[in-house]
Amino acid sequence: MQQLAENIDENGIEDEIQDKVKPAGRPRSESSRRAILDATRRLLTHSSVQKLSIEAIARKAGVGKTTIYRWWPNKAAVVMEAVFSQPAFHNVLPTPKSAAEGVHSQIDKLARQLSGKNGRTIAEIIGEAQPDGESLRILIQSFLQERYNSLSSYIEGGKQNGEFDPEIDTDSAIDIILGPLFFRLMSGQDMDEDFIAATSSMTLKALRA
Amino acid sequence: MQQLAENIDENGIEDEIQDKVKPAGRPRSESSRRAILDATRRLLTHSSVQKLSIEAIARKAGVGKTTIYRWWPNKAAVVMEAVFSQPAFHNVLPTPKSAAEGVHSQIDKLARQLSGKNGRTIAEIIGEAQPDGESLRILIQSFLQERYNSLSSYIEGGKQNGEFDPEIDTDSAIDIILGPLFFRLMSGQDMDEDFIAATSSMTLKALRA
Amino acid sequence: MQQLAENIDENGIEDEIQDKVKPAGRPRSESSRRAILDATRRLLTHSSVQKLSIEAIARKAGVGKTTIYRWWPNKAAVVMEAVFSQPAFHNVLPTPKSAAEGVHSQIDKLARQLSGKNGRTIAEIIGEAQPDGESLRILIQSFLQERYNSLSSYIEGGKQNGEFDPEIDTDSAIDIILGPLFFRLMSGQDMDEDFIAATSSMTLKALRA
Amino acid sequence: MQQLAENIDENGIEDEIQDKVKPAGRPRSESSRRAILDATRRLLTHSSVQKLSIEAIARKAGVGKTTIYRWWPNKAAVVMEAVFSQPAFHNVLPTPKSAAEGVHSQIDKLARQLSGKNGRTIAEIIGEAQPDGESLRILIQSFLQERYNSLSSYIEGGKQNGEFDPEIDTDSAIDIILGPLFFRLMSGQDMDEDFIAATSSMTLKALRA
DNA sequence: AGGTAACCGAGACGGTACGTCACGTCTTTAC
DNA sequence: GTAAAGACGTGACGTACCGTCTCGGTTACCT
Repeated sequence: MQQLAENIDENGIEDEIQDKVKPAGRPRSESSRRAILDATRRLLTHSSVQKLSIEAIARKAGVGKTTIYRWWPNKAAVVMEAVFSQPAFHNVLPTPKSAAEGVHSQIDKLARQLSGKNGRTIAEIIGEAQPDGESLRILIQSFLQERYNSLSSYIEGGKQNGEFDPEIDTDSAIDIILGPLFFRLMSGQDMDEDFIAATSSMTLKALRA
Repeated sequence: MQQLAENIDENGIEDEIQDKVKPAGRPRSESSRRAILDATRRLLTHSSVQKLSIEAIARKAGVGKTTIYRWWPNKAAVVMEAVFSQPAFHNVLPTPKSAAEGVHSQIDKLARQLSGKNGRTIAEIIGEAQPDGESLRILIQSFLQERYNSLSSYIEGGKQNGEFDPEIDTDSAIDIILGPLFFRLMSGQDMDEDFIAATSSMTLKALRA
Repeated sequence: MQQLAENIDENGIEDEIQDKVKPAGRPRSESSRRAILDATRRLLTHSSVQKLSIEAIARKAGVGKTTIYRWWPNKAAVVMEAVFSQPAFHNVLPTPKSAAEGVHSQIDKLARQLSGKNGRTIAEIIGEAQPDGESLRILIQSFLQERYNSLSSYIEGGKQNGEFDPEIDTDSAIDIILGPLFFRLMSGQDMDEDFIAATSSMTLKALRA
Repeated sequence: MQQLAENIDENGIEDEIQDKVKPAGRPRSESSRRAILDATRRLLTHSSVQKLSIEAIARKAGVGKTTIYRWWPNKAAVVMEAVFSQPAFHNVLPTPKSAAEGVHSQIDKLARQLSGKNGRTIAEIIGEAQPDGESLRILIQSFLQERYNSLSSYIEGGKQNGEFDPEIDTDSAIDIILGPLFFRLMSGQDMDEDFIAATSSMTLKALRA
């Protein structure tokens, strides 16, 4: 995930802090990096994460296997960067008029990100990460952190301005909000408009004061 | 899953309906079947479903690989039967005094079944099934069918006797009930008492009239 | 080298001693074995032992790499069996009229075996075995044992019947006989008729009484 | 081998003839050169030529791989220079009192050079060169040229002064002399005192008039 | 009682992918 | 221009399992 972060930040703070010493040696090939991620995305449209092999990525990208292993520890890491570095996963939402609207728009946005082929891929990544607690937590956290933060602030706001029941526990509220979406995702059901609407409204009713 | 069904039913209707033509030839070895499931359970305590191999099961069970492939289509099927044929997964609960109590006891029971090593294994099975929509749906349905049915009747009952809001959609209610549990499971977090209590109470508050 | 021995003996003693218990399981595929050795021989005509890869043999033979590794420990063993199981390496010579003729015919036969592509391949095998003392000795011995034995008996005979100097040490005599041939081989020079004649006559002169 | 020659000559004629145009840019680093050869020698004491890798040499010598490739065409060339530039391989011998003594001292010296770890390394170099006729001939010739020359003059002398049979072919005689030594070397047997004595005396007996 | 058909264990088979290693080349910065 | 550093595409390594196959041998039913 550092790659992802690096990528996003690439015109950020670094420009100012110029103490970065460029190391000797041939620099990492940006074109290979892109070729790998592109190939991964391309292959994932016709294949599952499970069947996707590092060898196939290397072959398709015209790249040595070593180059992949040099920069990513395993298949999951490559796939994650390939998927999450897409623009649709930048999680910027307009400032909402109310806490309820904020929560709703988060549910809506997330549901859309989890639908379609991308959603299936994410489900597979989460699935493959199950055996390894450590990487599972990293994956969940890195994918959900932003959502957690903004949901958390909406809920806190709602509790203060009287929209939501001040008694509810924020963390549990988030579980109630996200749970149904992921349950739907991991149980292989479509994430259609009706479902989004129903869940959103039920959940909000549960939070309401 | 047929195997599972067969297993559970094994002293059931078949005794009466004797039109079953017993085929010629050596019958299936019950001892091999048990050895395979035992070996699978044994191996799963020290290994993930992913790393578990048919070869290892065969080796440990002292059985030919062919014997496994003859009776189960793949690793997932063996693991599922090994896990779900355990007594803890028979889902019999006492008749509840109220709808709320019924829902609560279902949440409680399921949460306990999903905790510990068994829970991790189930998470891994669900994880591995992600790429294959068909088997995913079979898995989810066969595991959850009973829960769906009883939850469904409790909710309907609750809506009629005034415990629950008659406006709520039963299916969505079930999503709200099960979602947080599976979310917790698949995100690698502990399914502890506190969590069960918090979720249970929040969910019930959401259903209440 | 057992393979080689087994191969040669295959219509030997076994017919009589029938206590051989056929092991369970699918028997070794004779056709694969042949395909592997054929492919190896075929590839060696266009390539050096060094450049020959197990993968190429497997590919050419239409065989899994595992099948090769199951029966031979390494490339050298495959190549050795491929080369030495050829009819030209069966070392049967007519009974000589004199010790000198016996020695001469051995030199002649060996020189012919070491000439041409086969000779180069043997030189490469010996070359590759240099780092590993153990396998080097096995190789040398298994290739030269027969020559040693017959040369040894010729020399002993010659010493007794007055053809050769009775003072000479048999082992040293063999070194003097074989040394020049292998020196020529390993130094990359042709093993032509003139060389054979010259060496043969010089060596015999050295042995003569 | 040019490097070897260069090395030996390095305080030779060049000092006087100053028409050499010193090229622009940074001159070749003598310390790198020495570090490479030292590292090679060091590594060879614990490893075979085959297992020795350019990467390992570069690592151990604290040198870029490119620097090695710039000055030597391949591993064999580096190893050869590393081995042959050692003092033990300067082939200066006192003027002998007789042809026989000259031949004997050459056999003795060579046998000593080919014994021990150095001998094994040379055997491995010769072994590795087998597939490539060209480099094989260069190697053999450059290593043996001096021996050839001096042996050749001793034999010619012996033939003239009556020590040796004037009928013998000089080249064949050299094969008879060197063959057994290299045969012993390449067949992995020790080059002990007894062997040297036996071979030397037998060979001389063969040459004697 | 014998025949026969399906089962069983063992284990070899052609494959695919793994993750690693070294190759020889290329592309940087530093001297 | 040479050097150290180190990334690059390539290709082989030896291993692990896959799912299939082919053996000899077993077991229980059906003549």
